[in-house]
Amino acid sequence: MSYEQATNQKISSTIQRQVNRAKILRTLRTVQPAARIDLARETGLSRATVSSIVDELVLESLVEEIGATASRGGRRPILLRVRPGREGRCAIGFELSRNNLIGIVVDLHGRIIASHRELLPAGYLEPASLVNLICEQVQRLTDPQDATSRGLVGVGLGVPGLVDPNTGRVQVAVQFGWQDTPLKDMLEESLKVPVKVMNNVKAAALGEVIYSHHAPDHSPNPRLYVSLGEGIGSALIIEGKLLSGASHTAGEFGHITVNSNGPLCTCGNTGCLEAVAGLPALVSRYLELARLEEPSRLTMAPGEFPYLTSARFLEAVRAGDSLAGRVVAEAAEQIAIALAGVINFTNPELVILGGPLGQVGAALLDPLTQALRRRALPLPLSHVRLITASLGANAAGLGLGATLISQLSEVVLSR
Amino acid sequence: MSYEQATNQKISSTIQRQVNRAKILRTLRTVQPAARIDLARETGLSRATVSSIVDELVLESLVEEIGATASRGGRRPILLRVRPGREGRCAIGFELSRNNLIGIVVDLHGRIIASHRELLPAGYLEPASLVNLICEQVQRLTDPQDATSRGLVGVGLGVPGLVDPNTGRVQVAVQFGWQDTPLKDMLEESLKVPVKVMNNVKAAALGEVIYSHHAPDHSPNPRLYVSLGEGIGSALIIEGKLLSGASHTAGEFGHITVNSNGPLCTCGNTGCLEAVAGLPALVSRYLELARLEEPSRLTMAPGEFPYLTSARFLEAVRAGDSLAGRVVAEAAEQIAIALAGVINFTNPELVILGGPLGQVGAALLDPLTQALRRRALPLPLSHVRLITASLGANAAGLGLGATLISQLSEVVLSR
DNA sequence: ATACTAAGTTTAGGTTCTAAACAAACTTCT
DNA sequence: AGAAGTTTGTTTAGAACCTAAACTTAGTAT
Repeated sequence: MSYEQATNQKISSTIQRQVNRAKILRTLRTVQPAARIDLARETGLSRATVSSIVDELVLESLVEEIGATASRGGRRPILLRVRPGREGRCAIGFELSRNNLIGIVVDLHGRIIASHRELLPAGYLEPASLVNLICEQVQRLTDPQDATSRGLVGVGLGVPGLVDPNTGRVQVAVQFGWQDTPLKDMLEESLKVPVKVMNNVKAAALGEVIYSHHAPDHSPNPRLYVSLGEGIGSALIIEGKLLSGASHTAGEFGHITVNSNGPLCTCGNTGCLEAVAGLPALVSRYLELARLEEPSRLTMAPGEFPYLTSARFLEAVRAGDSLAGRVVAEAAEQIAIALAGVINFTNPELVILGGPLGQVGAALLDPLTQALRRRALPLPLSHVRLITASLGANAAGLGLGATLISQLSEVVLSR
Repeated sequence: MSYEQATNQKISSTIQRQVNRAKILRTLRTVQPAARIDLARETGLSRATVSSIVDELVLESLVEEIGATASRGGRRPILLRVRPGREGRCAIGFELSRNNLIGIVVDLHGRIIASHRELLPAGYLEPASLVNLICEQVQRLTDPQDATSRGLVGVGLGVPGLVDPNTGRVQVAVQFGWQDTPLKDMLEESLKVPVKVMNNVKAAALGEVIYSHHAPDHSPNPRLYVSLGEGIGSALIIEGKLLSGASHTAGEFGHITVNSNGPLCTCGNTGCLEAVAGLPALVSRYLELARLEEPSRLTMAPGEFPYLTSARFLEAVRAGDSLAGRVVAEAAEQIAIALAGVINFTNPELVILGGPLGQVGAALLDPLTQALRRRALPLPLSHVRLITASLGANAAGLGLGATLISQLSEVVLSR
């Protein structure tokens, strides 16, 4: 049963009402705690309208009174806030990866109030099995015996693959062998709440951007998330919305050419960034150079070389292995070429480096920022804040959860 | 006197009304001619509401009845259309360049109903003089003796320089020596109509994109305009809106690195696209190669070389000069490197090539499309339509005019 | 106590919507 | 030709929702 049915809400309200509800909720989110009169002043609505809408919001468990505060010379104002924790409403964001299904419950303040990591059975995963798994988790996460959750706003799912975020169809997910699978529709039928399905990296980008709190959620300026790992991808967020693109592949950052005579890439082009700065390329490069280096200067025994994994390589970087550092610095130069181009072209206010390689710290950041200073135009570069991702494995779940929550305070004009 | 004052319009209407007005106008623009009942069916509004709003739109000279059409079994429907020509309302888009001020009057259908090219006096142009010039032109263009224009929707101005399109302040215009000049405010004070000031290349991009009619005006998918000339710039349009960027420099396409070891660029970086494929670079390259070539194979006499201009070079290209063609083909390869990156990254549905070099035809397009097939990812590339700009010197004026016109059927939620 | 002030609620009136009744202007059937 | 039915457009009655202003509540200041 949906929340509207469960609480006998009226389903439709006028556009006017929707806009004003959104205005009030949005304002309260940013200035809470605040009294009705504050909201009226802030939004320009009359006190009567604010009162009426706040009543509605309280009924829907979106807002609560937290008692009167000090008088300002007359009747004491009753402070309101967006209802936090399990007493309020919530959203759940899931991230599917090869072996795990991570679910994160986000309250109306955007805070994590529960989470769960489910190990996936080895072997082929049927879409229908995933739907069942998610339904189970939703049950478990929203309705524990000790508390009552007042209503699920929606459920999000991040999938490693090509997804049309509008229809929620997974067009291709190589890891699971799925093709044109209507996951959103399947989930909505089972869960009876709105469902959002999107690519997991893009969900992570949303999470990192929203929780960076570097600019208002709907800043018109682009914000870029770059994921550096085995592959190199990115996502561009403009006016708080992900750029999806004509074939839903926007953000392909790894296939920008950084050296037109460089090595052949899996995509057929030569000198793609991914071919020279993806982790496999860095590992190869490390091995190539290690043969010429004095073993004493390495943190790694030559015996390890045949089994060198990306993870082990990153460990060496963090341990201060000078050769690994050199390899990363080389990669940083290449990444800077592509990133400078994108910074010049999109003129972002924020760039977030994520993915395993994005998190190694100064070994990457120092040479990268230096190279950017040489390669990017001074004006756009001066408006960029370059930071490191901070949400780890929770990024995608948080991104989806927070997006669903913030949709409560948005109006969509149907056109 | 503003149009609202002149016609005793009421100034404010509710959000509800604005949304519905916009819906009806937008619908009529796409399905005209249409009767009230058609609009009601199309928009989902009641016939009563449609009637009431249409009455308003007729009063405002935005819509007109064009008589009854054949009966569909009962009373004959009265067809409506957006009011064309001078009987309807209009907008004017100006483009300022070094020597010219081009003004274009656009009617509600987006068609040119008048235009004027004014030669600018040599020497320094005061902002105030420009304002006067524009006011004169607006007078002349809107109120000729032979017809009455029913009201100017707004005026747009494209300026070669760095402009904040929100405030309409020209931050820098090197050609005119302006710095932080509030042109929009100055013009609005004089003209008493809404004014939009933006960069001229971006205005041209809007024009080319809107008049390409390749996708609905507000397609969510990116559309890219690239201007190839002395410099290389571009503009990205997403959901019908120009991407401006944090420092209003988004679209810098010429400073994408295409060859990290390439020649030094004016910006300080090495191997920028502009440094290898801007017209000055092509002219130099031509001269460099011409010395090694048999004169008989050239369309140009060696005596011309010292005076070779970009214009003459482009003429040679169009005349089929094989060496010039080779130089353009080389440039196309470099342009493709940058363009492939941007296509992969933004996943556009449309790429428009403009600027002098963008217009030379097959000499550029053939090698460019070939190189793109090698360098861009197949999926995003397959969604791109690559076309050539078609509006010439009118692009910026048309872009501004059409933008102002289409703002009549848009609602801006104030947030 | 009395006057003043501020916050929140109630009320009266204005817009704007929809559904339904009505009017206008046709076509079709007998 | 006249009656009946259709379709388009307008008018009307009622509902949703806004605002301004009056009113209530709950404080402070003197």
